[in-house]
Amino acid sequence: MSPSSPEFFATGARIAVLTAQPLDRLLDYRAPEGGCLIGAFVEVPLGPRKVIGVVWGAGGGDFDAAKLRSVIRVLDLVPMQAEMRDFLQRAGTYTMTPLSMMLRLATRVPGLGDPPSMRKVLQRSSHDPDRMTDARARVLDVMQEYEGASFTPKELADLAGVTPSVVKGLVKQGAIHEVEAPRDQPFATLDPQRAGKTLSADQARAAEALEAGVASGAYGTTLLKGVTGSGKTEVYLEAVAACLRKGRQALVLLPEIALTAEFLKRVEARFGALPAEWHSGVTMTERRRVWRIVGQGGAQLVIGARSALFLPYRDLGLIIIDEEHDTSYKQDEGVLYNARDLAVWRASLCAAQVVLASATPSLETWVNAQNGKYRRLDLTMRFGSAVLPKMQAVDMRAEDLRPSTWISPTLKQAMELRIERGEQSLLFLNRRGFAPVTICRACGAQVVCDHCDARMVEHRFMKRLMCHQCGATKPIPDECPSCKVEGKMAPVGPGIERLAEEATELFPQARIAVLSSDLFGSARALKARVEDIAKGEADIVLGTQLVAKGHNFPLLTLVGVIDADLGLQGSDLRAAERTFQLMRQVSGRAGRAERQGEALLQSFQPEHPVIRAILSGDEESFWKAEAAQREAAGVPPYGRMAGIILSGSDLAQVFDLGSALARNDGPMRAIGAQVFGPAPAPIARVRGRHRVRLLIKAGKGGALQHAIAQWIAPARLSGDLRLNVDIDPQNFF
DNA sequence: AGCACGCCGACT
DNA sequence: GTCGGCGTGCTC
Repeated sequence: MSPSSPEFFATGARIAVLTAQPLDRLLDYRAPEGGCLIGAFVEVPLGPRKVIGVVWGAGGGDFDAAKLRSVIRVLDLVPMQAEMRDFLQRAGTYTMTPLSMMLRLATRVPGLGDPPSMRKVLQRSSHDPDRMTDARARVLDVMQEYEGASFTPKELADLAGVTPSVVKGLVKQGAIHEVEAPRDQPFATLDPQRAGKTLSADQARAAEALEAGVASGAYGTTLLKGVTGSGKTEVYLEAVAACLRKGRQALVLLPEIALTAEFLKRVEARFGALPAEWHSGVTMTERRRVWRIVGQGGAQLVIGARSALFLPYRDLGLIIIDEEHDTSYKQDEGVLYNARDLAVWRASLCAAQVVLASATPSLETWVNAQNGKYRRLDLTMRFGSAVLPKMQAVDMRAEDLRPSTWISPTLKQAMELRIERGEQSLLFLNRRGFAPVTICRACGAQVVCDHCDARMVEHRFMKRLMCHQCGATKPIPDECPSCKVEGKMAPVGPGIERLAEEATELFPQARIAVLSSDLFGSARALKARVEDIAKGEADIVLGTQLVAKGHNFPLLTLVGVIDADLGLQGSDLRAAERTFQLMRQVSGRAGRAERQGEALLQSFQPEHPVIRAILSGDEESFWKAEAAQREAAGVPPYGRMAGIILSGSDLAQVFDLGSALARNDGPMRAIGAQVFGPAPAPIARVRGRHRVRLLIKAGKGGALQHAIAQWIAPARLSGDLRLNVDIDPQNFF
């Protein structure tokens, strides 16, 4: 970069600096002695402190020039590229997150301000030692053999099979000298020329299409659809190989850290070396190394969790999102972003390709593929055909069910059979805790909210029905609002814990395991439990959506979906999708276990088109039915949604703020959006703070973010009240 | 985020 | 009298 370039600011020039402080605006400084580049990481004075920031551009000018302070120093880091600044800006605007918070996401690494850490390494000099011994010769041989490599004394001694004192002696003699070298070593070179696994015709065709995309050097997104066992990984590793051959960097995002170890092995087998790894389990020193080396373009491939999207790639050419439908790509604390969606943006800014891999894509992705926004590649089953479970609806209107029980005689019978055979049953219910629904046993009608179509949930302590979408309540009706029959209204659709009580009653001898996210303190505890269950240490497994996350239970041959109707009325717009995904995952397992599984879907409306589509086993018809449903309801991807999460230690205060916002919803009405709430948020209490949510439903187009910004601007956040905007929320229950 | 300033309660 | 509680506000 020449000093006369518009991206260079000469000494004393007025520049705008973005810091990671929650300031919500840029601060002006004077460029340091020697000037600085746009994007440079700098240390600046802020009040009594020194903080790190990024040179964002020329200074704004409305701040008193006499009060300007100077940049303290330019950090020894590769400047942030224009593409990355652009990405942070857009992602921040979209998610309504202050830019400073976005910068924090992009600089979450220890020792940013430290000078590059050095270590002593040994190099061969032209001198020979005065006296040559066997040990000394071995050391020098090793150095010759690995010419160009640098060693620490211990590494060299170990390699030569001598004690460190021999090395020390050579240093003293001047045959080897010590030099300072950066501690952060580049990653081993991955070899994209190595032959991959032999691909089936189907895989080869898909791999070729992906490789062509990467070779084009342009942006593009592809849905790579294939069931477990169809070899998606081999296919997209070919795209990675093509990207590496082009000399660009590649990123593979995985939904869970637990999956990385296995994946690293596959990468090593394919490319002959290990890639860089980035997730919460990586040590501080390694994070530092990865961040710096990635920034220098010295890591060809990164395997990571969603936050790996914010690493400072020099030249990112390919992003793979494995299991793209997985809900863990949506961050649900702090900056609320969806890594899958942001990946597509980032790729479009740096002319990279995106591969969304899944056996059961999200409806959003399916629609995007359908309307041609994404390309779609389908992989068929490689070994035999997928064995779908025998799927059947259990018509709950015809079942003889005692009041307050949810396991139908049909399902119970199927479970008894599994216990006799020593096999496992899984009961799936996507509701935590106690959360019944009120329904008419005569006609199957459900009590829905007068304002928003969502089913009303019985709250025992209030003895009223409450809408989880808008917070409205009403008494439990005695007569059915639909068929007017009296005394038939009953609560059904229990929470997972209540279901456990019932299962214990029905099968007192059975070993029952409950897998619900709020029953496990850590991911590790959960994983251990899952492994125990896989080994057969349970007869009946009860789970929320947690169990749909691809755990493999070989002994599992029966899945009972307790309430397949969940979500068909709008309480959770993705519930049908999740039920469908669960069915597909069970089918994959049944195929692997060489036993056909059985799935029973308990439903009060088995004739519903979405239920029928699930039962038909025909994916395309399911998606069409579900898409039609969403379009009719005007919800994503045919409409837009946003949540306003209010939190604070005083529940009444939090609710008051929510009510005030709801009353003054003029800016939202102006764009034709509806505001529901306030109602308890999906996670109603976090670390002693109460959380309340307003839901916004808007049409496509229209400046949603702008309207929200205008709407919430007057809100006075006194005390410990906080307001967070959640664009495209994922959780609705 | 920090760190100041500032205005009211229980201590040397 | 003052030490210190954390509410409010500023940082180029």
